[in-house]
Amino acid sequence: MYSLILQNIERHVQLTDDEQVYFTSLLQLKKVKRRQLLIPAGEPCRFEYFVIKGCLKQYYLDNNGQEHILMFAPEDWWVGDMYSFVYNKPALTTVEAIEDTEVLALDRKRFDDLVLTVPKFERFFRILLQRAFVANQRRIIESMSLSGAERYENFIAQYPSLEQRLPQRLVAYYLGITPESLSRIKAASAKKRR
Amino acid sequence: MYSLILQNIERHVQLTDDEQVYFTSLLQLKKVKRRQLLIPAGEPCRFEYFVIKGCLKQYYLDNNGQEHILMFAPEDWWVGDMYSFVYNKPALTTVEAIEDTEVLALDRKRFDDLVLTVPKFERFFRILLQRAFVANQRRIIESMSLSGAERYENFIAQYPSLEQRLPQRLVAYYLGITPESLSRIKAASAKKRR
DNA sequence: CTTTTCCCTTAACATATATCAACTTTTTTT
DNA sequence: AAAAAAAGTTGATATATGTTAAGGGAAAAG
Repeated sequence: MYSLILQNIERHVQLTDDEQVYFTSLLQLKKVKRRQLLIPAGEPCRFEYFVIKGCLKQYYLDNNGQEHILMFAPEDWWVGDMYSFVYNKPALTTVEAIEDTEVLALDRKRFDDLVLTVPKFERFFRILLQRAFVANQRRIIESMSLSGAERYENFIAQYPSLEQRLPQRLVAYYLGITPESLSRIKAASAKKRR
Repeated sequence: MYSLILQNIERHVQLTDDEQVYFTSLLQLKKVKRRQLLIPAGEPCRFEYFVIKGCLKQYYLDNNGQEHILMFAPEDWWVGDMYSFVYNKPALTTVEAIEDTEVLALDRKRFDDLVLTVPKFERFFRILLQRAFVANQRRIIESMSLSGAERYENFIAQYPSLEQRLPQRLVAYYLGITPESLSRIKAASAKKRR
């Protein structure tokens, strides 16, 4: 049950057995069925989650009721509403299961204790956040400099297995285009390939 | 010379006198004149910078030669090409002075030593990155859910003083629209206000 | 000071993508 | 297996924003 998360962490820092035991003792297992919300927008969220099975989507619902997907979280990903976690405010985004999913939850208070008592974890999360920062910057760059078709190409290159697993509609919401547009993009590129 | 950066850090962690001395001893002052590049895209960048005077822009030049601004860095901001810093690859972005500017530079090697020997700094950068992560997510959300006019409104609400200080063209590049569009947006909202 | 460069505005026109709607196919539920 | 719901496709049309171009004004450079 804890092997995936320990592996995930040990990609960046080495833990002693004691540290492993201490860390895993802080985690709570949580199961969410398809279409259930792990984090509902509008409510404070005191947890960060690590996915061990299934897949989630994190999205923002705008004033017109449109869904904009910030990230997908399959196995081996961390997800949460960082805004709510950091500032203790109601979550801006919703995190919802798109498959039956299991996550390990780390609450804010335990997180704070953990990083203060074991600097290795402070280090781990710093590194994780650096990488997330880079990924987000790339996404901003792409949204400004590439067409929908080009962003789609990059998406399938970057997440080939996700592309299989997700309804196409959700990929469109992630790319910032409508499902209709994505359908036309695929039709056009299939035509070209012939 | 170091008061601004020490204040910046002490917003999140308290330093002892020794730590202050040690930390500031790692920094190098660098001056960049208006239009000079602090970081040229394509070259590895081993530094993160803290601005003590002036203002910089970080941008990505796309294949059509168009400039897309990721961030402005006036006094009291950190800036760098995180991708290059973390992965030791050529920088994707350019950082250029839009006013005569002075920065304090922290190189990768010293940064690594610093965060390993003084966990407080690991902590500080973790917190800084959390906040940057939140800011970037908001920007992604806004780019997907708001019109150019709405993003402009938010920009002037969030950075009223920057708006004064910057050529309008650069604000457009930041918002992901053309200078012509921004000009029309301003004309339309001036008309409405009458 | 004066010249040159850069910046902003406005207009006419072009284009990518959204919207609305009808229909088909696939998936889920009963 | 049938019925219902959800997802995908395609066409006609709308719209926000981009592109190109010209002129005027501000700022920087000599």
